[in-house]
Amino acid sequence: MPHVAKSEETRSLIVTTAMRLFTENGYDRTTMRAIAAGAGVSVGNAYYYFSSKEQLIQGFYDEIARQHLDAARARIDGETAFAARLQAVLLCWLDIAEPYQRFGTQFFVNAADPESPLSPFSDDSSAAREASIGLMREVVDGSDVKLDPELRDQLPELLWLYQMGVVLFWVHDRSAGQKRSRMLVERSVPLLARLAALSRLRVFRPVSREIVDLIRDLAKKD
Amino acid sequence: MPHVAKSEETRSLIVTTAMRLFTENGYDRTTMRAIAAGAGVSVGNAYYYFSSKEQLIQGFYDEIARQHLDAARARIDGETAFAARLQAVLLCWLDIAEPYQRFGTQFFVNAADPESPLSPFSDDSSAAREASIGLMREVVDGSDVKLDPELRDQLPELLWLYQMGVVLFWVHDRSAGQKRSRMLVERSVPLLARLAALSRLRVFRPVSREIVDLIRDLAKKD
DNA sequence: CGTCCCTCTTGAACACGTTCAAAACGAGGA
DNA sequence: TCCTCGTTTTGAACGTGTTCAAGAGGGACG
Repeated sequence: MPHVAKSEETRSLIVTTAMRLFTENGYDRTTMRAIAAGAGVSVGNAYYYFSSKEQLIQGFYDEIARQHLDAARARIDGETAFAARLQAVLLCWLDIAEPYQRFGTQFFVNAADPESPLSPFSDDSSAAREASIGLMREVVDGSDVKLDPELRDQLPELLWLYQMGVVLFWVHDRSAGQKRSRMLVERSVPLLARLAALSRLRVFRPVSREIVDLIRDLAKKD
Repeated sequence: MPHVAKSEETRSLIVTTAMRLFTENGYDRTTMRAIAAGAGVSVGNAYYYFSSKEQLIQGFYDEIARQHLDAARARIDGETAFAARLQAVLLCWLDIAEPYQRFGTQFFVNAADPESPLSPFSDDSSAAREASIGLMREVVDGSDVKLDPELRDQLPELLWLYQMGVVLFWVHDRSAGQKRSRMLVERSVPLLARLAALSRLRVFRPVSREIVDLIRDLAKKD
């Protein structure tokens, strides 16, 4: 098993250089030639490790997700209120992602392509997606919220979708410090929590049931 | 005022050729050189009329929107049930957009870029956006639905956002004839209608109010 | 040492979107 | 007819992401 260490070193040197240049100059203005030159390798070598420029940010995406998972777990530890837990998780994401919004935008645009392996719905992203949904499950299960059991099963996936919506808003958010995204979270989370509570009311039951069924059917063969 | 007719002719020849090639081979696999050759002009000439390849689809986008407006108005004429009107408008969009889903995907990916003039939130798209929101206003006003007056004001904009969500789903929908998108519409529209009806209940009032306020605040300076 | 083989590396070459200086065109006047 | 000037058209050239045939490096085995 030769050169494994060396190989890993080259790979990480390339991705590190790429991330530095992306944050410095933006995604579009950073060329593959500049990345290769900065890392002291040839263009072809970069392509030996990463199948495309887009692919270079996959590792970065994973890094953000990993950081978020850790930080979010620490933040919700001990907290039992559902709304507080959910809000902490989302604000935590905004904190961590803030430095990268400039080129993150370009990244998330690429991710919007259904054919791209970077799409949050793609097979290649399933590991990261499962981890995020798992975090939402922790948010629900670690809280004292009372829910229709059917809804409880689907809720983590729904919350993940909600998070994707927040990210979509964030991508378009040009306010200082992403104030608007924070406002969206701070005010929509309590709303969601109240809706979840209301869902246990008699009048609301059939609607709640249908939502759960619809989501389940849409998720089939996906 | 010389050559105006000739100029317009060249312009439309280019866009027509582009649309034909896009639908035949997809957006990515259609080169600017092929478009120019197909239209019998030089590459530079295409760029004289359209500032970029992306820009070529703006006209196409407008065309779909115009078709949808006309067809949707015809379909909701005489119908007074809110859910039926809304559903008709959305299914109508799916019908009209169906032939273009293959390259439409690429288009909507470009549109997801907040910097792009093709973004549905951009200034360049404001005319089309206003028209779409106006259609949703017709959906509401022409129906016999009873609503909190505050909600009634915001509802068209909310419904437009909902439509954008449906489009986002449609872009990722790989089922035959976009069956899944149709299912989403057919089952989520009645849900929305029931929620709107429920919103008049006492318990629901404060939640409904807060949603309206949140949307209004988020829309500020946008 | 020589030979094979697999991993890693190279950089020229390709295809594409885009730009631009120059040319062609055509109407209106001298 | 010839000149002028704005509009339209050209195609070579540039910078980009990506590919690929060729080579370098180094361990395993005879």
